[in-house]
Amino acid sequence: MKSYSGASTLAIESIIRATGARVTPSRVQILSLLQSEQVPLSHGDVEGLIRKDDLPKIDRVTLYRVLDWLADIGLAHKAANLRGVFCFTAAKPNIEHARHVHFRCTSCGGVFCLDMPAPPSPKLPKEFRLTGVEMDIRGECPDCLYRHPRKARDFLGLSTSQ
Amino acid sequence: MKSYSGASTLAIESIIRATGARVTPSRVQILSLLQSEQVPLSHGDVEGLIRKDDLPKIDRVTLYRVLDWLADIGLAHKAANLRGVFCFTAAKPNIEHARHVHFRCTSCGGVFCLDMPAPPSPKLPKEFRLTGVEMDIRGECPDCLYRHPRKARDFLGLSTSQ
DNA sequence: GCCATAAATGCAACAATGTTGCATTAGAAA
DNA sequence: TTTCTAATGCAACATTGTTGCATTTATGGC
Repeated sequence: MKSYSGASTLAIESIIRATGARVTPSRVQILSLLQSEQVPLSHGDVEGLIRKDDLPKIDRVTLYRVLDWLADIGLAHKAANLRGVFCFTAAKPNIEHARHVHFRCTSCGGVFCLDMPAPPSPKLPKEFRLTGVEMDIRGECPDCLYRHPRKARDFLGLSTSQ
Repeated sequence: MKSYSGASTLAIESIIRATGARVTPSRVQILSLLQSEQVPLSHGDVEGLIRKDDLPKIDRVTLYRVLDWLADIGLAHKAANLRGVFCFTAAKPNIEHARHVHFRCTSCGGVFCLDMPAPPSPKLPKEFRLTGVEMDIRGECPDCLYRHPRKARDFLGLSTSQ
């Protein structure tokens, strides 16, 4: 059974306890896992890691519920990847985490966090309330790049951006 | 039966013909619809509009295939919204279209196109190939704003950004 | 430590979205 | 018109996510 490099189990437990909710094995397990990984994980990714690392099994529904709960209370971020599947990332207690730049591969759907600051927020019109700014760069990652042919988007002078 | 304000049917047909593919009623219908709307449409949205406007029915699978085909050849953009559902927007023949800013409501999942230019592309590390830059602003739209309470994200000094 | 209670879980069934295989239809080139 | 095959329609399936409800368990009070 793998042990995770991030915060200790005790630290994880106290984070959960601080939310006022009950400290359960599922929540500790899942939050530890999210914190120990650096990339956004889908429900399937988490299931896979639990199986691979021989951790105590967690019911499919519980997994969904814990992930959504983490996102609800702000301990994780939830966002759909380019395939339309929700992925979760452990929130870090500093503001900067939410303000970096993502590279999203349009072929494999992979997300890479680039260590560059996000641009400043522009002024919002009307009555919109801003909670975050995210910059996504689209393209192909090295893995996909070398095996995919270019698409013929030039018959009408269309944009090559997606 | 509603007639659409955008390009004429003849113009739509010639666009499709120019791709080398066959001009079929489904393709004309769907591309007209995408071009006449200003917001990204999901599969369900398109189905709903077809029903509402009493247009000739199109099979569910054909609709998926035509939408994906439009995205594949570059006549439409495909992107998952905050609910993880794919939405399609007609591509416009000028580059600027792909470079504006989106506001995504974290409550209702709605997408609003803000008429402000996207920031310049940062330099990419390694062997990534860039095809587009997108700036997403997260928050709540006016509709959702007045009816949702604030979330308590402050028990640990966490970021309020999503 | 034990009990009571409500929160959290597990299970089954369902819902929404998207995909595949294959027989049939129809666009368009000759 | 005829022919060829791209495109369609249908059925069945796959994946991702949700709901209802009975059971289990974390936790506060004794």
